[in-house]
Amino acid sequence: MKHHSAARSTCSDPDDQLLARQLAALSHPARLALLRCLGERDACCVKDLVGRVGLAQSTVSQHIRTLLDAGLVTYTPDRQASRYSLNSEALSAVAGSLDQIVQSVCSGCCGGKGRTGT
Amino acid sequence: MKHHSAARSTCSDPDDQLLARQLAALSHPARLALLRCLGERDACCVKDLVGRVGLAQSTVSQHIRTLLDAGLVTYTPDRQASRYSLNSEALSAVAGSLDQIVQSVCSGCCGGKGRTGT
DNA sequence: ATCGTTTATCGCCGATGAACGATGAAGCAT
DNA sequence: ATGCTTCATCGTTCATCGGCGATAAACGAT
Repeated sequence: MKHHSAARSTCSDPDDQLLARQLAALSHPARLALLRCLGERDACCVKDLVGRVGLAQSTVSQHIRTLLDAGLVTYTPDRQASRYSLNSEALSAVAGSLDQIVQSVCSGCCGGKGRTGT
Repeated sequence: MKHHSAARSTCSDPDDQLLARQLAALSHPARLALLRCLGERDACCVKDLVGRVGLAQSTVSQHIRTLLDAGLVTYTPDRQASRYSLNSEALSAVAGSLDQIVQSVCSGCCGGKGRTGT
C-alpha cells in the first residue's frame, strides 16, 4: 500500500514511470516476437534470434537491449556468444501491474466492469 | 544475401501489431494518469483532466487522442464539452492479451515460474 | 599470430513522439 | 451579435525510435 500524496496533481508516480518504460519495451511487434523465441528456446544467442525474426543483427541487438534495459530479459555471457533468457518474474510482474491498474480503474468507473452495453 | 522470407513465423502477426499499438498507448505515465482520472470520475471532460495532470490542454488532448486511437477510451460529445470514458472491455482485453503472452512464453521456457504475488 | 564467428556499439537517416502556444470552430449565455 | 468557455487541430521545436551498414572487441580454433 502506498499513499497517494495528492500534493501534486501531476499523477506521475515513479511506479508508473517504471511500468510505462516496461510497457514501452513490450510495445513493438519485433520485441514480442523475440520474447516468443526466447520462450520456445530459452537462452538464445543473438544469431539464433536474427535467423528467426528476419531483421539485421544490429537491429536485433538493439531490440534485445531495450528488453534488457527494461529488465524483461537477462543476459549471461557464454563463450563468444551471449545467452539471453526471459525474466519470468519481471514479465509476470508487468502483466500483473497492468492487470491491477485495469481492474482498479474499471471498478472505479462504474462499480464493476462490463461497461453497460445497455 | 539475406532472405527476408523469414515471414513464416514471428515477423508480423496482425494480432501482435494491434497489441503493440495498444501497449504503446499505455506506455506513458501521463496516459496512465489519465486513465486513472477517468476511472475516478467517469466521463471527464478535457478541462477536468487538464487540471489534474498538470499539462497543457493541447498536450492532454493529444494524449487522449492516442488513447482514443488505440480504442482504450470512448468519446461522446456533450454540449460544448467532450466526455471521455474508459473502454473497459478493450482495457481488459489488452491486459488479458499481455497476460496470455506472458503465460505462454514463460510456460515454454521453464515450466512456469511462479507469479510474484506482489 | 591469424582467421572466423559472434556481438555490441557507432553513425546515419527518416519517422514518430512529446510538449507547447496559437488559432479557429462549436456551443452557451447575455 | 458579442463574449466566454471548451475543445481539436496546426505548426514548431526537441528528443527518441527503428532500421541499416560498418566497425571493433571478445573469443575459439587453426
